[in-house]
Amino acid sequence: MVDRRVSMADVAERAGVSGQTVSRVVNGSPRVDPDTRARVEAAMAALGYRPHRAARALRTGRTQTLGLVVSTLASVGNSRMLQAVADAAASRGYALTVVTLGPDASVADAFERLAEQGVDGAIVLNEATERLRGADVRAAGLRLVVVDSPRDDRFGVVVTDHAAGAESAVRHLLDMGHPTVHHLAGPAGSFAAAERERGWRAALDAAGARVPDLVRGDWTSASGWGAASTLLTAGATAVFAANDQMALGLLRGIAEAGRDVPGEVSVVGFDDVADAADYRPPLTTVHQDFDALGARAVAALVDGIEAGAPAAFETVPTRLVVRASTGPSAPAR
Amino acid sequence: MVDRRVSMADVAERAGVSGQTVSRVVNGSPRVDPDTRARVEAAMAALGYRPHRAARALRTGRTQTLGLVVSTLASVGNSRMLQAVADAAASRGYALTVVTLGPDASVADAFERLAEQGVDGAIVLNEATERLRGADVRAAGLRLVVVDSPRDDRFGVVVTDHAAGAESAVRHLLDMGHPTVHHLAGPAGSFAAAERERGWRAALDAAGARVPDLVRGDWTSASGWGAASTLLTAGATAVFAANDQMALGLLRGIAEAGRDVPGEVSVVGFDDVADAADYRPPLTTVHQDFDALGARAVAALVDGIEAGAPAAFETVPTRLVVRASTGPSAPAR
DNA sequence: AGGCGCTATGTTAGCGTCAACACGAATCGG
DNA sequence: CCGATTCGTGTTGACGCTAACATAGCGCCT
Repeated sequence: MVDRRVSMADVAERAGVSGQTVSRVVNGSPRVDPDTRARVEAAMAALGYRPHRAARALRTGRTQTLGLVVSTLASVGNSRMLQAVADAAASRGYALTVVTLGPDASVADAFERLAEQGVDGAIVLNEATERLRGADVRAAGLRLVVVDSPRDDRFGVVVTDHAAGAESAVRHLLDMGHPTVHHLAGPAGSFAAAERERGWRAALDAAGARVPDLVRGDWTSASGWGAASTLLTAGATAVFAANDQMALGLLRGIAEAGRDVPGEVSVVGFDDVADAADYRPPLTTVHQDFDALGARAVAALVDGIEAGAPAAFETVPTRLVVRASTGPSAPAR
Repeated sequence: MVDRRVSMADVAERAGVSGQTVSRVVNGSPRVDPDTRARVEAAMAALGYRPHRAARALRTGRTQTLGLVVSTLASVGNSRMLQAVADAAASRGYALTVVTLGPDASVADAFERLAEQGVDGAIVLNEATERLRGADVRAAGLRLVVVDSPRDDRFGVVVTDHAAGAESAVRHLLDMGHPTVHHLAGPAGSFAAAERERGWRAALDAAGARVPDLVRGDWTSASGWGAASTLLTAGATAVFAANDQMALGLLRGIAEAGRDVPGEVSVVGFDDVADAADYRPPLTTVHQDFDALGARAVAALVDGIEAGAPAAFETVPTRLVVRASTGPSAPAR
């Protein structure tokens, strides 16, 4: 702030009304004479008046600010979510404060920071939810919506339908004649990883296919690359990777082993990040609608705040995007 | 907030002191008796007291909140920056509010939102700076640090040394015997793109190499893929791509044209995103230190806010990471 | 005509915090 | 041993805003 900021009193004086009337105009109260309203609005424009959120927050106890707790933004999915949440919050008139969790920082800590800042509610993203304890939630007294977490009536939950997405991926592979589908799973403890794994198993069971041992990665492309040799020696002809980045590493590992994709091995990813269409070969993957997910999470939170709506549970569907990394099962060579 | 929040007065009563003394303890004033301080701290702990930032902001005019203006989080670089900035801000005791700019939204608009929210200062990321007008800055009366923008004394500027990074990439290629190096540039209007292009030209000139026509992309892998055929028909044996994502697309395009990397064509990227090591082949690229960049930006901003430090200009160096996408120039075939 | 209800506006008070000042007690220099 | 300084603490008021209540003017019913 460079100079003295313009307050309601300044506007009131210029418009020849009381501060309270200015307040009513600002907040869109219907009980204001159109003429008066016009006069006040003119005064606001002339003076460049901006309401002072801190003062309003002090008086009303509401900050019109949402918090977002996220473990890391290194994963492309999380960044996309953040953007979706930021946009949705802005369009609802809320500011967004971001808190990242170091690998060691506790969720309780993040809640403390948010509670102190006085956010009206918070959204917690996937990996962070795994470190969430009921006690933390209660302690902070925050209204919460968590994304990609098991259903829990203490707070709103919005999830992508990971299992259905995984099933569609595995079925696609099975339909192409592969005897079974191997799985490059996400880290233990991740809800999204567990759900995708569940979908994989379900699709295999439904088709009566053998369920091979799975290999576990940590979402990074490096871990995908590291898993390639294990998968290949296990004789995999089709692999469902739990995210695109691991699929990318896997693609490299398979190529380095001299095998062709999709000629000898088919690969499917999950997320449909922007780059996936330019992997080599372009990746068949399960498209996740991050924008819808973010919008739903914000909507659930804001409805809870403004209308006291009860904690909701919502599911966002996925869609299989077939590109060039999958093909019919090759005859044994 | 579930129940009545604990205020300073509550703590004061329990500790048997005045509110002002509690305030002094909270703010670390030296004029407090150690015994009293201990008593107050015990009371705060017992009551679970948290200062109310809105009230403090109202009184002091400072919110301990920083704003971040970013055009999009779709690019991996921006996400990394956001994380770096969030962490740096948190460690300095500031909250971070994120505002994204739609492709059409004006920067002035974002500033309005931030000014209303009362942030103490704001950081503006790269692409967003290109839409920044002096008038906007003045109008908002915000203290500003911009990242990756031309030097400007009206606000702090922190930049990666794009030109030097680009030069090191081009020199690496030239040293391997390539007669010249083609450039897959970023979009016109981007400061980072312009600087990388400048470095590319400078390295070519210094070596007396011919400066071929450049091809322009838009940072996406899709645009990199689209540029492949043009580059190949121009006879390129070495290409410096302005970022990793475009390099990824280019790699696919080259492979689809039946050419080998690095056997026939060498490719260098810029950014060193996490996935680059698992591109096929692993990408030689210019490493950008996003964490340092974010930390410097926050430091410059906070120093300005707290100590009235003048607008600084800082440069963060890069480092060439040689992997497998570059090799000696092949004899004409 | 009196009174009722409605509308448009004003008045009062206080949200939690901290700057400025006030004040008594301890400490110190001469 | 007294005035001046320092130290630890308390009192007061205001930051900008809005909830709650108060008031004045109007039309309309009985």
